[in-house]
Amino acid sequence: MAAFRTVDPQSLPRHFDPSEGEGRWHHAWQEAGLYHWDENRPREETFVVDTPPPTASGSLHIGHVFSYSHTDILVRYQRMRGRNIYYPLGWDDNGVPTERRVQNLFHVRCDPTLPHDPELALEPASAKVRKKPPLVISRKNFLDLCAEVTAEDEKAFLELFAKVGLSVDWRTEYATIDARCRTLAQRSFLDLHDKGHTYTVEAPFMWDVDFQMALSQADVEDKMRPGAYHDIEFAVDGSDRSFVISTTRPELLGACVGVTAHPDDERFQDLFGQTAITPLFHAPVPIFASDKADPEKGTGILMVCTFGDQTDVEWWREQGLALRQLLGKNGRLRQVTFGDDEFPSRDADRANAVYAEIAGKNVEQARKRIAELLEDPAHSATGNGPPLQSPPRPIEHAVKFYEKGDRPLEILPSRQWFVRLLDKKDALLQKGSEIAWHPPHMESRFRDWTENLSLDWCVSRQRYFGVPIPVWYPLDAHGEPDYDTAIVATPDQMPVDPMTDVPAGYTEAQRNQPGGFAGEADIFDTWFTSSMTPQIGSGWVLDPARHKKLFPADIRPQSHEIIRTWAFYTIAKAMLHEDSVPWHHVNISGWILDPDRKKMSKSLGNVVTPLPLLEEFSADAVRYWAANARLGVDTALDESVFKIGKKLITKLWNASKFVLSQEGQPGPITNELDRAFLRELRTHVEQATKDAEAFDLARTLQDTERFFWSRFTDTYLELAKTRARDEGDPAGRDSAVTTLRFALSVLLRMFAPVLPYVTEEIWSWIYGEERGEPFIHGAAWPTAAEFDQIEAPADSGSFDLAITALAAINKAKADAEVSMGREVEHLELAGAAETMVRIEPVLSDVLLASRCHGHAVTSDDGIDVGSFQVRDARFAPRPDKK
RNA sequence: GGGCGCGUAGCUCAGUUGGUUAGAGCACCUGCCUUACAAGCAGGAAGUCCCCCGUUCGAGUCGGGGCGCGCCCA
Repeated sequence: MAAFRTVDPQSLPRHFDPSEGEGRWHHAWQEAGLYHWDENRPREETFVVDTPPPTASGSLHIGHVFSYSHTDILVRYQRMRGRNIYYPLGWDDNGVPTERRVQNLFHVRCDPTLPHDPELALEPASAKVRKKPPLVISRKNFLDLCAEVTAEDEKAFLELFAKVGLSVDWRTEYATIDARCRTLAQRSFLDLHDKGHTYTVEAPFMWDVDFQMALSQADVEDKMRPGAYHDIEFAVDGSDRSFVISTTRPELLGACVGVTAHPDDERFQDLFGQTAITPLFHAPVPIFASDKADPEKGTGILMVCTFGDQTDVEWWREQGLALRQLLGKNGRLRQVTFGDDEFPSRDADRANAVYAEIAGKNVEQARKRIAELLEDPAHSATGNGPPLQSPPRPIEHAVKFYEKGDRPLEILPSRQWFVRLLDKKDALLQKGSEIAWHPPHMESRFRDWTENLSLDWCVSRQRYFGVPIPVWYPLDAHGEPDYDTAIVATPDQMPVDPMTDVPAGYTEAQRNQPGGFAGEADIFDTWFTSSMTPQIGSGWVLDPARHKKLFPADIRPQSHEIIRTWAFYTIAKAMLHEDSVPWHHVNISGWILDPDRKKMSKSLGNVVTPLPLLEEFSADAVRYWAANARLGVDTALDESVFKIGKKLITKLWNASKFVLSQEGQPGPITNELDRAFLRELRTHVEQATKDAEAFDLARTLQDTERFFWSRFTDTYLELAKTRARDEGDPAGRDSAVTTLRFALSVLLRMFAPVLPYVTEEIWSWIYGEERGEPFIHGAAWPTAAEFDQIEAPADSGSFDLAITALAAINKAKADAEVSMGREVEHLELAGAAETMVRIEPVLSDVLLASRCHGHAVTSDDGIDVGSFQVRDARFAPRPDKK
């Protein structure tokens, strides 16, 4: 048999050079099409990933690299298991973040009523331009700028992902704003509409006054903000009786449409059914009982406004109260007149005089002024003195904000499109339970969110950059739209923009004309499109054959804070469209916290960007760091882990250099030590594979690393290295070299998903050709079957025993403060009689490894079974330095 | 206020159905240039497993209560 081909260690670089190797291998893998999904292979062999499309605006932070690495490690493992991988990558460029960047970068605002200017060419705004008011441009011009900005960001993101070594099939690249995704989102709407899951209604809804758009429950978060209770006296109509309400929203006094207290509250029994008169505006409003009023809160009796909060909306509906909308969509108080049917008043002149002071003001300004006016006894409804009973009492309370907004949300009536979900909670929960969540407790986040959902999904947004809602409305003879007979675009029209495209049966000339039609100006919520990422990959209605092969996906990787949005909506869509789960598994990555365990955020200024880390420590080392974190566990950023990764890479490099430079021939593995070692390796392969199959790649890595370091380089390799060079024992040498090379090939493959570059580099020296597997990432993950030809050791504990004996001799050397390489002239190895019998088959390797030239063995049953004592060690003199 | 998670060596973290003396790496201390590797090797020191109560022959692990931290939601 031919001798092993070997490497010349002198000709190899001292270390792996990632700055050169990463780019080289990236290109080699691309050229070989290693990441390509093969559409001809059957579904059972396929592993489909539903990759998160990152928001392509701004910059990535280290948390992205962390979670995308987790996915890639899993994917590379599955690829080595022989699966046909579908691993796409897209960009979520819809929505507010992009619009904001464009507005800031070019200092522009969008006005959809303006005509398109094809000549418009803008540069990023200079400081001088920024001092002027923003340039107002058409919708199409605005969208062009959005596309321009996202394209640049996507390029930078893509380069970073390539550097990290993500093994995505780059042919699949998509953007949620591209024509295909727009079509799919609009087809989704059509399907939901046909199935009766959508509706449009004008209703009070959460509204951001800066963005001037409606929001869904998932977009909203509570923030603690200072506020103040204002105690204000109301009169009771036709009575001397009065009462004091407590409110944090005095500026809405003019929008008061009722007063309520708890039905069991003794203090107010006489008031229910009476009419109250508000101060300042002298408006008559009904007093009613409601068990939603909390007797403990404030004074126990409160005013109902249209609309101060969500409970006001409920009272308004249940009691059939009047609608007095004071606040405009821009967040300022509208011009209204008291004394008419909409805003009744017992003293219209005074009311209008007061209102004139606050009309046009924003909420904060109005609140301040109203508080001042309430101190004037002239405005009292009772004649008892100032309506404000005492100076406002400051409190800290939760206020609802749009997650990207700076001012509190208001509740305003507006027309919106909804997807009906509240009637499907049980079915959604059922779907959630059919999915395997990793770690399992993350399912409870989905469950909690779904159970507590209180609003249908508002899918319309008053924005520009996004997928248009594909509907038109017929206009009646007065030019008023009929929302109940919305015209939905047909599939052949999609992607459609109802603001420029025309519905069937109409002409452009009829746009916005009585008897004609009007296009829907709103776009979809970003999640409406990104909740379809599995269908975007599969093609869904656009490619049913492909869809069948790629849907449902196998795995959805994502982080935990968007379980309530991305995971939730994706599950909802798959259920509504096809009564299916969107994927079989969800992998939840934890978060990267800063070293003080604080969440990274721009406002705290503690965001860490990945590029410097990748350059300092290499992609492999960064991936090693990511791979060490278990799923779902938040991890503090600790650079020492990168260093450990770097050490591991160097160790792999050096050990491989040694192993692959040993000369010998493929031979039968005859030696007891070799067999015992390989038996351990086999056990490790089985366990590590079991963990990987359970998505616990972190454990696979940790155990493989431990095995590599403490069972291979520090021990087996040391024990076998002298024999591997022993020309006087060809059989023993071939057994050792064959074992070393086989073991290294197994370990390299087990590290390959985590450390793709250095393992590929090493693989290419010898193994690629020798094994006929040119790339390690196309090679087979090791299995127990590969060990079947290797005979079992006579004693499964003999490897362990050899290590123990070597350690005992090493300790003697350490105690004597001599080097591990010091020759030993003679020593006595003592152990229990049973131990000494068992050590015999591997003793020669132990003595060779410890450079022991003379020895005696002693049975001493006073020593614990399995351990050794080294006695009378005599070391050779230290050789002269050359 | 509710849900979920976390609390183990100075630091970052393992610790599987309860089972000898609780582990790793980093940092620290002592040696050692040894024919793959000083980005290394050998040896060493270091813990009230957050606290209390309980179940058990036995608790880091299970149950109850409390404290602290994080995220999500009211």
